[in-house]
Amino acid sequence: MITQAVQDYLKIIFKLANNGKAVSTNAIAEKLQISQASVTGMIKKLSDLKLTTHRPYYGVELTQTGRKIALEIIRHHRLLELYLAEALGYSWDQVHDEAEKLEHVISEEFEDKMAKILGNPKADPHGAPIPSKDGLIEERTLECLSVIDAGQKVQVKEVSDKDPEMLRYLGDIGIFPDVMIDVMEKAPFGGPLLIKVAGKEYNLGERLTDNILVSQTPCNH
Amino acid sequence: MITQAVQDYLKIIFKLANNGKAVSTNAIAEKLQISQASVTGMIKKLSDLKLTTHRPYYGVELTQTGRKIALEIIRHHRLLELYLAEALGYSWDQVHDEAEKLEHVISEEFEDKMAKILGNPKADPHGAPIPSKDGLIEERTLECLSVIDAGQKVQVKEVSDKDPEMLRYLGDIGIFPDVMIDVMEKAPFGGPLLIKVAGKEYNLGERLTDNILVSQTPCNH
DNA sequence: CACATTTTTTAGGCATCCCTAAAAAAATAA
DNA sequence: TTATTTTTTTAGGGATGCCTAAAAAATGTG
Repeated sequence: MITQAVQDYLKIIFKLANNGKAVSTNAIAEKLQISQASVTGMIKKLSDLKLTTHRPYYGVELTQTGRKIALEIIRHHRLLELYLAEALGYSWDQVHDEAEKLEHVISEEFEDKMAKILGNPKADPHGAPIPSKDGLIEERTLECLSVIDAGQKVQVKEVSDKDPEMLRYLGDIGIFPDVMIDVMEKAPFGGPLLIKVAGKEYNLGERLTDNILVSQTPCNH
Repeated sequence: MITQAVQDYLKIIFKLANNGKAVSTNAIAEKLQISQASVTGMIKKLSDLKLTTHRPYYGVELTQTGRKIALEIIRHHRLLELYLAEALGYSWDQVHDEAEKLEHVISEEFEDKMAKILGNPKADPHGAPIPSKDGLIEERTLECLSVIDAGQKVQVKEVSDKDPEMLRYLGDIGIFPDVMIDVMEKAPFGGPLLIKVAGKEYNLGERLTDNILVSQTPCNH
């Protein structure tokens, strides 16, 4: 049975794997805020279901089937985020929590209707790519704003959807996907970044700049 | 903890109670398609939570709190049904199943946004009244079409949302809330009813006419 | 009234998904 | 190499929400 817990595990594993690397049970426990033992138990179950493969002391990987399910849930989540924002007037800091609950219960029907109404969108309100119906997802190599050097001009591609407070602040200072940022100064030892957005300057700490993904070649989509 | 199961029980009890009558555990088991023993266990829990009162061998009743929660879930359900139909283009036979899942997970926020977009509607697509935000629900005394005598003219007020196939058929022959029906003939012993809708005649069996609620005084809303 | 039937209860069980505690294995450091 | 720390596993447990089987209470019938 593909329970909600199973779906959450698959989603987390997919996200942690990045380019198909093996994921430690520990990292999963950390992300889900549960004990390592619980993860071990669940991974065993997932592997019985042929959704993951597990090499002890090495890590977990998704099978073809597991990956498919993970991508479907992610598609649900990101379509929902965009739908909530566009159709129901949610602000971009509110959509994540609601989508997190809805993603597990909506039907294919619901998914299709949203996709149609939204015109088969490619990205959610935070810039994250929406997997296609048949399980393909755009592969991108983005960098954290925190690693960009002074003097560079970059384009915002994606911001984390997890922290509503952070999103409200980013919204306030005009940081959204596609916006251009000038990195003016970079304090050493992980110090704040002085940036310029739409003519105004701001100092951003590392907790923020770690959650802003940018590309140096502005227009590659 | 108000789990989904708790919500489903409260909803069923509210619906079975009708005007505040006590509900037998058996009736609940029947509706939920689970064993009587399971119901007994759950009712004990609900009563511990002060959501119901239970007099053994007599029945279950909702407390003030229990009733409030039941009505909130019903509000969710009916708003969702209307929203799915209006905003997402669902046909009226598809909305029930989807709403059944979503009703448990949407937030107050979501509820409010739907209500606003829909203009604080009073009834769902099947004619069932939507409880207000503060837990009030329109009380109506409707009759099943199956008990109406030949020669009467009645107005459809509500149809059951449970059976998609039935709804499709009703839609095909033009039976919706507010539509007027002429009862032409009534075969004895629960036989079919010959009715006229929009100029056309149809024979409807008891399984159908039991699920159509009508009023003899057309305009009382 | 006594018997049979129906309804409800109690008792015991199972699967899921989480937990803690302690043992075992691997990685790291001296 | 040996000791220490970290990671993973095994073992055992608890809550939830369902089940079946059988006992007990209420109801219906001649």
